[in-house]
Amino acid sequence: MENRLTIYNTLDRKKELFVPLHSPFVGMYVCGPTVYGDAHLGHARPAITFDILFRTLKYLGYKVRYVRNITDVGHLENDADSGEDKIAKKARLERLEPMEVVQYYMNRYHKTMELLNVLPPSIEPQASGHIIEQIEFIKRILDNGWAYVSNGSVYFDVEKYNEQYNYGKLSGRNIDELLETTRELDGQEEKKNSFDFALWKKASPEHIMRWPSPWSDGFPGWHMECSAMGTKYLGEQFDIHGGGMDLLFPHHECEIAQSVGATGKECVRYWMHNNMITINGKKMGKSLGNFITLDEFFTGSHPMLTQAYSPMTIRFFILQAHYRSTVDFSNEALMASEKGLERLMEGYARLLKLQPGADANNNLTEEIQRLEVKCEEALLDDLNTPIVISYLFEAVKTINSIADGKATISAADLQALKDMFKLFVEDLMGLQTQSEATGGNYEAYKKAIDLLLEMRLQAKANKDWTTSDNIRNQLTEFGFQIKDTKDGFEWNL
RNA sequence: GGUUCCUUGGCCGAGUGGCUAGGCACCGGUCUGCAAAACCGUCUACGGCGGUUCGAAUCCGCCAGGAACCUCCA
Repeated sequence: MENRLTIYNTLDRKKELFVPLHSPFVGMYVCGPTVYGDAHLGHARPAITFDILFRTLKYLGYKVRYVRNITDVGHLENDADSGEDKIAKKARLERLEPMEVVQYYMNRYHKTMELLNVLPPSIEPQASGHIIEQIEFIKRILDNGWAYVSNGSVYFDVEKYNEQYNYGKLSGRNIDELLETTRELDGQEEKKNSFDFALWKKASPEHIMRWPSPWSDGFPGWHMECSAMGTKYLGEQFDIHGGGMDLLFPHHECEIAQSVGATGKECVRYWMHNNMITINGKKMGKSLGNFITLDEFFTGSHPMLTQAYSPMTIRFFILQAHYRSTVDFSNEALMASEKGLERLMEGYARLLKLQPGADANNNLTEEIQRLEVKCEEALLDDLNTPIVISYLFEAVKTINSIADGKATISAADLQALKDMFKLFVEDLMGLQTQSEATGGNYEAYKKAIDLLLEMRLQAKANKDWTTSDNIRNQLTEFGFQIKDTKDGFEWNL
């Protein structure tokens, strides 16, 4: 296996050639959602970013096991180590069983991801289904002396750990700073130091989600699930761990400490972090309450939205920025993406209908090869999807000029161009054509529209403008867009 | 306050020492029964000040503005 992918590793803050631990196998873990509400635009970023990585790794021939967890326990409402479990709170408010809340939002999350054409991960473990593994993991850390029990809870001893290892190596922090800057929180008296984090938390009497353990009836700390489940499914050391930049500290830092504490080894070779989506320059997030859910985007049902945006528009919008840059939401930007995507996909549709012509004396063969190489280079250069897209637009220009009769294309070149679009647009960028997005009954429906437009063409030939405009206006009203071409018509919904 | 990062044309957004990315919008033209699309053309920017260099949007310093993290967050 030839290693050709370069990725930016947060650990040393530079791009590195990706070399798997056990080629051709690649283990990849990404922090998934906490299922206590609908997914918002921010959640689409890591899902799509690491979907591109998943697709790229498979394209390169690796055998990828992609684990993306569902957090359904252990996330606390207010303070790090006290307060009410988010799932339990929601359950109390809606008078539901906690697992009912989890199932409901998990189903909705899956539906949304499917609409965004995000491939399902290989394994999607739930934290609540891995309590035993988490308890065993905590035991190992305790046995190795990196944690202590206090009043039924177990805390990681950061100061002791830091004497031998480096707590803060991922986030670039050091514990002296942390001592000065960590806020005083409730329940801190149980801990030796304010920066110690909970591995296991004793449940207060009103806490519903609880499990027995050697230390107390309680629940695992938030950072525990990823360590335990990552280790279970990918081994003590695996290749890639991804997630949002906001998880860098403390979550991922704690994961490193936990795995070193339990196994003596660092769990992850390459840490990857996607940047945030902002709204009015501020991070879109649950806590700020400034989020717009993906469903709201799809239906346009949010006061800040001037229209609905299709799942593919959202996907394209995200892919038009590099994953390590912030990207600012605005209707203007989204509308520009919508138009751009339309241009790209119409170009693709035209390409599929193109007829080969004389092998003209143009340099199409070299041009197509060049674009293909450039697209691949950009993708393998730390997933530079905006550059991939820019080359695809160059190809669209070529397609349009052929469709316009300004150039001809040989059968071999046409096939090469079709293969290139199939590979980059569909397989790697995961942008769906209309027939895919609309599903099975598309063919019959397509024929019906075609028939109508054939009739309009007849009317036009007879200079019956009333009939032809009538058909066009009616279809437009139903949401279709009709375009006349040199020798016929094009349409889309 | 600490740490890290960012500032590109009307808007979005790549690039990171020399070779006008790309998309959207605008304007002009070709085509067209009309409209749309397509095609051709126009607009050509890198927060400010200094430094390094033959050459800087790209490297260094200072200043200004903004963000993320330091508390749950994708």
